[in-house]
Amino acid sequence: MRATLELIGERGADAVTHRAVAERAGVPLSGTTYWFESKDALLQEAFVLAAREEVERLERVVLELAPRELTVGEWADAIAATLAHQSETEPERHVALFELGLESARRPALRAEAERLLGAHLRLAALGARAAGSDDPEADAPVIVAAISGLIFAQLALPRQGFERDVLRPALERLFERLTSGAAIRA
Amino acid sequence: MRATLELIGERGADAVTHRAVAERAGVPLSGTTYWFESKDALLQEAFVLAAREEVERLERVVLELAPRELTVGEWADAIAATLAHQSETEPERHVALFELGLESARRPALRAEAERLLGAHLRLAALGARAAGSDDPEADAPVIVAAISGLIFAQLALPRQGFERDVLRPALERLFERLTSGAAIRA
DNA sequence: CGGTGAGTGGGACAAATGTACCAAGGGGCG
DNA sequence: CGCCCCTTGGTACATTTGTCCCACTCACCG
Repeated sequence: MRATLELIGERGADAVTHRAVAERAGVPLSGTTYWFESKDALLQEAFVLAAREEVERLERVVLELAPRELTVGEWADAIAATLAHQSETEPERHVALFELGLESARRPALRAEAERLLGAHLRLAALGARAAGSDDPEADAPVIVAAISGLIFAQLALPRQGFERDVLRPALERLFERLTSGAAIRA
Repeated sequence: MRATLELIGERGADAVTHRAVAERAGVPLSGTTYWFESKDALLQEAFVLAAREEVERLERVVLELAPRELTVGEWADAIAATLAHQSETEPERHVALFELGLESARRPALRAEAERLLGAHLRLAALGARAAGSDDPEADAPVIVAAISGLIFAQLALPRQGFERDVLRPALERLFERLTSGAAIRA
């Protein structure tokens, strides 16, 4: 399954063949057909794995940051650093997650997983928004989730030097600053 | 090329075969190999077509809305309605554009087109932000673009009834309201 | 210790697929 | 009109790919 995810990231979803996966995983061809009923099942389980791991990882990060009473700038720093680190160490992960999203529109079996992933994103974003001083975390969460995934997508599509410093961090800080400034207005 | 885009949207990028495209387009098999040097070339040109049409369409919408001095709520309405309309009438278009983004990381030939698309998005978002009263349109544009593409992605992955009313519009209004409220603070 | 069953390794095969080839059409230009 | 070339329609073929099958290993359990 991990070999499958790597292939999706490096060469696209249609580079995922039994043979390519088996070779990368270092198992004979029949290994992939023995463990997975079909190629579709393999793809599906790989997506599910990626989604679950992502949820776990996010929970670790947010649950560690939330109690710390960070400023919005520190939140932006921390999230930008985490995302940038992920993009460098395993760029295929986010590619696979986006492909998961696109596939879930076509495969009912993946919808549940995509739903779980989006739900976790929203929950964690609301938690972070509350910790950062938002006056309406439930309203901010969808905006934050959308913006972050949009930023990740932009970096995947057009990888560039200095993305974290020049784009990711300023955008996140601007967003967080503005979302949390509502309290000041209404006060 | 249009048949190719439809196939990408409906059955995924690896459903794009010469035969499937030819059948859908109503031409013989050799029609696809005659006009396109290879399957990759066909995919590439289809992506380019989708991107160019999207830029044109966006320019029409934004250039029509910008001079009207809309409130942020009206901006949110207009954009939400446009996006919802697109999702309904040709859902495969956005799927194809996301696939274009993911592919552009792998195909240098697509990078230029992805760049053009992102550039147009940023330019138009900055224009809209300025028209809506942002005090720093250049800083807001990346946030707006990321948030909108993230929202589109969420709807593609998990199509749901009432998305426009329940998610898209509230999220856009919240975002716009907060981004443009900065002027009030600093004033 | 013998058997048994999960897992491995290698190969086979039919279907799908990319691509090349060729014969025929048909409209525009001399 | 007659020629030519762009285009069409159909077919052929080598390769790739999904899937299946079977002989074999070997750790575990009675």
